[in-house]
Amino acid sequence: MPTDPDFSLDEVDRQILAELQQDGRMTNVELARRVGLSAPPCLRRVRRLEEEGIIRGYHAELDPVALGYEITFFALVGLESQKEAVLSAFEGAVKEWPEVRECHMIRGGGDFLLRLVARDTAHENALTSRLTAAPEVARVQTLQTIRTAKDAAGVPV
Amino acid sequence: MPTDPDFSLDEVDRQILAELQQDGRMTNVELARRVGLSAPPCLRRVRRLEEEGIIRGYHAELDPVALGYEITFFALVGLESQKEAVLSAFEGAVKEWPEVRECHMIRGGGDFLLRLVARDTAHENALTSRLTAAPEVARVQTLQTIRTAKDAAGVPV
DNA sequence: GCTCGGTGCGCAATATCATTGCTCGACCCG
DNA sequence: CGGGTCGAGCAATGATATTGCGCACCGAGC
Repeated sequence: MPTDPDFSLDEVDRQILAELQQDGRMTNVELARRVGLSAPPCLRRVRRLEEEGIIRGYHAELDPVALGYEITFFALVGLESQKEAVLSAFEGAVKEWPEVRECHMIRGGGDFLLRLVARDTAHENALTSRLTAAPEVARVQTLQTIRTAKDAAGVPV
Repeated sequence: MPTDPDFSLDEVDRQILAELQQDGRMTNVELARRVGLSAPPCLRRVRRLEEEGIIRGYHAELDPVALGYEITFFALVGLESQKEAVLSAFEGAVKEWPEVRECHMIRGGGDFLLRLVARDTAHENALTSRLTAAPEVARVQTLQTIRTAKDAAGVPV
């Protein structure tokens, strides 16, 4: 079990998680200062959180536009079958597409919600067509993102 | 201008971005080694990428379940009006809800796609009810996440 | 009331890292 | 061919991460 629904998180742990979720590159010295600990026990707590899988990793957040991805959109994809083999095949296929950033199965059936990025509208259309043309895909509804009011990673702490 | 659709990114820059997107806490020494630079110029490039807003920040990725959030779901929300004041009011309201992690306006009209987290199904139901009861909300369709095949943050580099 | 573990903190020392100033070579333009 | 710019590497310094150790606190059992 990578993660226990364990209650081994005290107030200091939660504060550490909140700080690192907001700024994952904070130095341990600064983190320790903020949570009111000295550096060594603070670092030991961070290591423990990492080892227990509560902290899964650290990531730089990049600007999609600067990297040439002007468009973020979602796609609701319905498959023709709900057989596990078909579902897995679809997941495996889109996992290989770099433009597909997230793939969530929803409602237990043959439906998926995908988040994708595209360089421009032509690229977006190509991706949508590629989805529609994929085997077993019955319908595709794209949800174009116009503007994003909130985009907080992770969870409240 | 926070971000230029600038072509000032060479191959080394892209490699730096890819590495930091994957492991945002990598030491500069290690990063330099991987991209084939010595530490100082590597650090200077990272600083430049940060200052130009191409790197927006760094975040720890936390395990929602370990923090008591068993459920992630999406909600398609339709408003009764497309007036800008109504849209903004809705955005402003859900921005204050900690369980709402993302809020995207879609299709330019009165529709939003939200990503939410909930502690359990009761909590999820309460959130859905709260959405439905919000002013100007015409309809709410929840998309429960059954399983996630891919969840890559950011963009391909 | 007292002792025995167990747990978790702070201190101090050392290895590692980040950061700065400087020099040097490659390249471009006149 | 000479001045200018850009970016890399080297070396030195300050800051940080990391480890080992001793001490205080807390609960259980006698």
